[in-house]
Amino acid sequence: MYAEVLVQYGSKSLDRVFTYKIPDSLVDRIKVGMKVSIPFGNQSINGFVLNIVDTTSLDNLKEIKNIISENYYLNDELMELGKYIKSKTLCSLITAYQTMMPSSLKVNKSKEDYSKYDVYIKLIDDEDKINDYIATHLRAHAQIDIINNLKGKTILKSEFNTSTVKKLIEEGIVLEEKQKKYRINPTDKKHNGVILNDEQQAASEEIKKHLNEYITYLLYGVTGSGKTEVYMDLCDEVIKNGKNVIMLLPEITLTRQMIQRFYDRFGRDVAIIHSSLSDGEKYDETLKIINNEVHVVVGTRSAIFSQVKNLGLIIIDEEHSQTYKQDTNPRYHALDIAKWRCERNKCPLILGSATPSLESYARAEKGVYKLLTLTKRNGNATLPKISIIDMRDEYRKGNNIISTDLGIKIDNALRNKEQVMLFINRRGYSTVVNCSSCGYTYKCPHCDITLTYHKTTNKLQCHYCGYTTFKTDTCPECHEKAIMSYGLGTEQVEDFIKEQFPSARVVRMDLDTTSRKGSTESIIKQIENHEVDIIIGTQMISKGLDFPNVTLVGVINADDSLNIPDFRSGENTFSLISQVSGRAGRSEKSGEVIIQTYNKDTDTLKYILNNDYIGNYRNEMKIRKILKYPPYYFITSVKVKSKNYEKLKNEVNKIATFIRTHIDSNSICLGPTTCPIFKVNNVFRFQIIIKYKRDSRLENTLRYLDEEYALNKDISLEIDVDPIRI
DNA sequence: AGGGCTTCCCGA
DNA sequence: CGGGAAGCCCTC
Repeated sequence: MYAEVLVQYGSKSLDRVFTYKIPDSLVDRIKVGMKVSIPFGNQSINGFVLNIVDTTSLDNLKEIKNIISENYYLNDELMELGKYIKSKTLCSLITAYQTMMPSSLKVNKSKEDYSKYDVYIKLIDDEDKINDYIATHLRAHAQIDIINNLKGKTILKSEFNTSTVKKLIEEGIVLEEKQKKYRINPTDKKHNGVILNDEQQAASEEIKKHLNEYITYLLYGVTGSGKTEVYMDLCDEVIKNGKNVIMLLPEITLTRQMIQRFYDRFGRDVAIIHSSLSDGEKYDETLKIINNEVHVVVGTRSAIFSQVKNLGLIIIDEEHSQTYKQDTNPRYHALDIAKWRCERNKCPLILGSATPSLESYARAEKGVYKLLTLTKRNGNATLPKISIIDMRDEYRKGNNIISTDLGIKIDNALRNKEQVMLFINRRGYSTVVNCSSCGYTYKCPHCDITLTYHKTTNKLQCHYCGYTTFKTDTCPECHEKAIMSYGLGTEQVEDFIKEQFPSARVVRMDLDTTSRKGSTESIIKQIENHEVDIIIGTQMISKGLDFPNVTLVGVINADDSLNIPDFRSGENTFSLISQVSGRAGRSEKSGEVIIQTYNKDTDTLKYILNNDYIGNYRNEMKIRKILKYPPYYFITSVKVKSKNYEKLKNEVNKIATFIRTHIDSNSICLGPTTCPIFKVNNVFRFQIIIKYKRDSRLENTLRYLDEEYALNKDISLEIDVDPIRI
């Protein structure tokens, strides 16, 4: 018997199998999907069994040394899925499989067991020996105490004095017993669910009728309409049918409330998977899943690869969220993976959102997805009142951070003991620092971007490569004392608010205040307990959070998001502001949203003002059709990168020409153009965009180029099929 | 990916 | 002539 093995390295040049002889001792145990230790060249590395075959034409084969983990290996479904990921994203096969495995169990890791154990102690099963021991050690009171304590019981070792226990173990009177212990223990199940309203009931019933079919549902429900109740009702039904559920959320730290709701409803039946778990925690949760100890997996993007048996339903909440697309290799989209798995398992896929992606809504309109709608907010809550403020007028009045109106509203909310959220999608104090005398602007020496001033650390920082430098009082060029800063960030808003509302308790929530483990949690608790009155944050405050006492939301500068040079900026702004708005007035108290902008007449803002998702959808679709963007056309982006500008310029033209001559005639190849940020970390970047409806040659062309440049040290290619931004 | 073998260049 | 860097090739 022979095994065809992929080696642990993800390099393109090793993207093929190597055949090894399976020694007799392993023949009965080895399985496809297992990690093995193999000799390779003159070293010993790990490999991954792709196939097991009876014969081979090769001779002089080496033997597999041993199996690394017999309890954890990929099943048939995931083995097949890996091949799909490779074909879709052009990554190497081993990279696809590595992506599916939790970090502690990846192919290049050799440790087998990450379990945590509690050590218990108990008396030996020999009463005479124990009595003898007591009789001969009458003065050892501490030891005798322990012996008496342990009679008929097994107790945690750590509850006793270490050295006394050690002595008893050495004497053979006490035995140790290891017990596996999970690092995450959900709270107990509290209830069996709530009664659904008519709309929720109708949506749920519709899906329940087709639980054994592959149908994609788009559950389009306004914020606060109770999509989660529908999800949980369906989970319940699927579990009753003996099947399991995967539910994806955009970011888990911010959806703690959601996870608690699942714990309350399903208790120990839930496993969670996300990147901020420790390796040990991920290991434990993975084991719960593969051992079939849970029926529901709740997690972020990577949870889509959970090895659940009997998959009966996948739910993707906030389906429009860009976090479902991985922005490093392999650039997969969790939605594609979900479709693949649901089709294979003949089960439904639910996409939930208050602002579906254009692609999804268009598919629902075409009948590719089945549309289900929730229009009512839960309980008595109503949608917030939205108004737009023209900051050009305010600027003339001398207000460039908070308009008069927003200031008054904040003041009112504070008086009423209500909470306020202020949204500003840039961290730091100011985004541009320059000299008003000579025009010198602080830029990153490694990237084509201005440095952001951070007042807390008094440093200038590049948000792309992390470069930092101290801010000087005088201009480094002309030495005038004329350094000015522009562009609002969260820190400056925080400063301003603290000055204007000195009695208010203010918290800032952005990457800088939440990067320490646990800090996000603690901020959320402060908000929940109403220990803060005003929350200032970046888009991380826009998602999923549910604070009933927030009645006012201010969008400080809507233009930040609108002005991003990407064809999706209108769509993204709409969903971003809708999401933030959805934070206001989630309970009996009505909510209000104030949007400040310098571009009052933008279409997107008009639709936001009227809460008109469909209007915005139609408007965007018109533009997409004219400009041949998704969902009318697919796009693939090819980024070409190099530290050597001359070589790059030359090569990128050759690549574009090659693509043009090797794709179907009705496909469109644009570029090369420089990327919006031309240089990052001293690497120059060009981009080629391919637009197509269906192209029989494109995949092979890209694969060829990818392999051609895999060995090139100067030039690197980054191919992104269906990029999330260009 | 990473190690070994070959080649090539430069100082002495 | 020798050492060390750079390039190339191979791994079942």
